[in-house]
Amino acid sequence: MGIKERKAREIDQRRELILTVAEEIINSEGIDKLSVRKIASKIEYSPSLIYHYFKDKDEILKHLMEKSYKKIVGLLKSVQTSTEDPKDKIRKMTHSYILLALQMPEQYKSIMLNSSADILSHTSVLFDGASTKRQAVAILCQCLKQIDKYKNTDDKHIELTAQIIWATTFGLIIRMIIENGIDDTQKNLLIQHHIQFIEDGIIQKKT
Amino acid sequence: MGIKERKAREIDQRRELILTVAEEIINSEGIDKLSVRKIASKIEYSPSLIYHYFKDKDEILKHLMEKSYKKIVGLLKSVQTSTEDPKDKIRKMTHSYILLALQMPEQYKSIMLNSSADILSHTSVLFDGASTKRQAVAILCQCLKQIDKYKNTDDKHIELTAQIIWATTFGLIIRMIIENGIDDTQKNLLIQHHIQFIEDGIIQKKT
Amino acid sequence: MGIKERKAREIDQRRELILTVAEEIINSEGIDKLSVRKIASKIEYSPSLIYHYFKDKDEILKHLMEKSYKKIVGLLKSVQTSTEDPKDKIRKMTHSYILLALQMPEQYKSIMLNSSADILSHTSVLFDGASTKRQAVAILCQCLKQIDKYKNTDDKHIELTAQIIWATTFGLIIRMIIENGIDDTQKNLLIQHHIQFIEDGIIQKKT
Amino acid sequence: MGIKERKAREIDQRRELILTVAEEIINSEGIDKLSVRKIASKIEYSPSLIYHYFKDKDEILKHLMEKSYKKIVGLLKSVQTSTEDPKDKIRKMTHSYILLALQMPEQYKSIMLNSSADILSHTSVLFDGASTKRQAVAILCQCLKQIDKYKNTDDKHIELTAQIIWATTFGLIIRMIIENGIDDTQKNLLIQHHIQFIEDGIIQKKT
DNA sequence: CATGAATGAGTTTTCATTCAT
DNA sequence: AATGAATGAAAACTCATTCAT
Repeated sequence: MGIKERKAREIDQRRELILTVAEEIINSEGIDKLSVRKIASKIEYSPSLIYHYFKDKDEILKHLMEKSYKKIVGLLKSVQTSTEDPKDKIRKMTHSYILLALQMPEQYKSIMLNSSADILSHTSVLFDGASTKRQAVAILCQCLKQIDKYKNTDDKHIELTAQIIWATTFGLIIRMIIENGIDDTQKNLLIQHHIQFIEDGIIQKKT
Repeated sequence: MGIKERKAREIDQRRELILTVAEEIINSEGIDKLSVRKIASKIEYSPSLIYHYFKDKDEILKHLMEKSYKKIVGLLKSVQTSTEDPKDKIRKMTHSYILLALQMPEQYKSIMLNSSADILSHTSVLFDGASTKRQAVAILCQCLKQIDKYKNTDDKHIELTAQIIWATTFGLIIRMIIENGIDDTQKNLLIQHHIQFIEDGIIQKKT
Repeated sequence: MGIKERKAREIDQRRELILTVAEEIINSEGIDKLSVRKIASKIEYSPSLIYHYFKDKDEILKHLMEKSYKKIVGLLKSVQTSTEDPKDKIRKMTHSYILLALQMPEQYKSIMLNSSADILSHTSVLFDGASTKRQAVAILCQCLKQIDKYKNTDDKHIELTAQIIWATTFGLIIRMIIENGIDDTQKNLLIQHHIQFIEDGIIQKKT
Repeated sequence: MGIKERKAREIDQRRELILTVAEEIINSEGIDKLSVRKIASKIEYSPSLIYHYFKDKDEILKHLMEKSYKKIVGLLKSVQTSTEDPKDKIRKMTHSYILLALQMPEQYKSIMLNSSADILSHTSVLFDGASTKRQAVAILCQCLKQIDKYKNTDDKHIELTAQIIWATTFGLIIRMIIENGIDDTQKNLLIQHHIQFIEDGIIQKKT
């Protein structure tokens, strides 16, 4: 049975290769310049071969998105348990999240700026009720609830706060990606400042 | 010489018409559905005529971006003089800016998410020194400076604050555009909340 | 205005040329071997040019079918008024119809063997009620009704008779086309025989 | 040698399986949707395996046609011996033949409308001399000869009559297949009518 | 025996662009 | 000034076929 396994692995490797190459193209030319031909010519095979491994271009895109999506969602999970103090938690999570996102800029962009219904069903966070349907917002809400000032705040308000934190952090990340070439010290200053801003917003909150 | 002038004016009008139509297409179908043919058919001329007025599609795009950019920057100017209180000014400017941006979603996206050097030379705001080179940041800085708490804050700090305000506002706008279908009340709540957040961040600020 | 007209004529000529070439291909290779590329290469132009004159392949096909259809329907009309005696009329019409059909074999085939709903909506004759909806059947029915033996025959019966005359004549034509290479004397014998057969069938009829 | 024989039988079984599956595809999707891939996926083997059993697609087609041809000719044989009265025989044979043909519409069409020389060498019936070379015509001629009225008719005349019977029956079948959706009562009426027509033609015959 | 890998030719279609008129 | 003709390159995809294993 070793043969079958090896074959299976080889197939997976091929698929992986195709996805990797596709990612590279997206990273260098943008997602709408991705074409089956380009993938093929980059791996130096004929375009038709691609169809051995993927049903069609959409399937490639789907895998690509899934892969990226998992990576991005994974970001949050990887930092969430480090500390107890809720404010600290938000601070640290946000910080880590930004840094990780910046390490996979094109993927972050292609997922988070994607407006296909499919992707949005995972990535949208601004709708009423996101605190129960989106992990990221949920986690933020949990933290906020543990902060004294929010004890008596109603859930909707907390949700909105979480949404704003998320959306604004997203904004900073996207701009840092797009305005590429910002040096690291400036980046760090911006990140520090943004986190400080969030903190101030949170502490201040009364209602 | 009157004839020459008239001709020149007519040419300008044509160019303007082409750009306007292109804008319409972008706003209704997105920038990557823009094609020379579509423009031509919309002005009811042949595609080839377009090439009398623009060297190629890229040139159209370039002009388009410039135009949109001016429009977007114009947004800020159009609201800036309504009030005296600096905090109020920031609040109102931000509010108006968001509303105006939401009225031209595709254009806003195509400019503000564009990463060509050409466009970025107008739209980047996160670099060190943006307060002197970018109107938007400059205006924000001016306002911040007038706020008591910022009297003794150094310029770099103020610039960073302005940059964060800008980038986060940008984030909220982009998400509201991308996650399309958010209803107006939810949009308004988010906007209110965001503005409140900025205010809290500003007031809180102690150096 | 002479220029416009000339241009218009030239366009029509081009369209006509494309259609003619398409017909040739169909005639020599069959309808499902027809491709835009083939048309293009036969007129020695690039495939894209075809799209100047026709929206897509379907439009070409549609024109082709329409053209042939009109020709075929025209066949009947061109013979229908030669004589008064109804039996004679059927005899002569059938004869002429067969001869004319044999002069445009591939077109006859592509229309009469076409099973697209669009075409069938013109060419189907076997349904209940065809005598009011299809000219060919209608004419045959009219003739039959004038024959003494059919005076007291109900309409449905007459319709069926007409349908059989039509369907069997169709069968003979198609086979003569498909079994190509039958010499003219044999063809004539077959046609004579078929017509005789119809006549015998009609005369015999009692019920 | 037992092994060799078994092998040979197995090979034949495979070939048979492939042909059967191909037939199924033709009957459900039409002959020009038949593809090697489809056959392969239906027998759950890889496309390449097909090439162990057949040189290429054309060979499959050739075998297929032959098989179908035999089936169609078989149709006639299967009914020919049921009765003694020649008129009755023609009536019954024609009836059964039509019904059987309608049960394999796509196959019938692909054989009987096929104009490749190869197929035609089996299916053509209109040539002078068909009564000795084509079973179907031969059988019809035999029957006709047994009918009193044809006792003194020369062979050529009888052949022509048989050819017309065959060709017109073919016409009715093809039209019933092509104009699909004709309901069963209408179909039966048409068939009855056609058979009656033949009978009338035959009885009438004097010469 | 059986298969996956690989290809090349073909399919329709869209588009930016050039050029002669 | 304006246009139709014309093209070449690119897009996604399908299919029959070959070959090494």
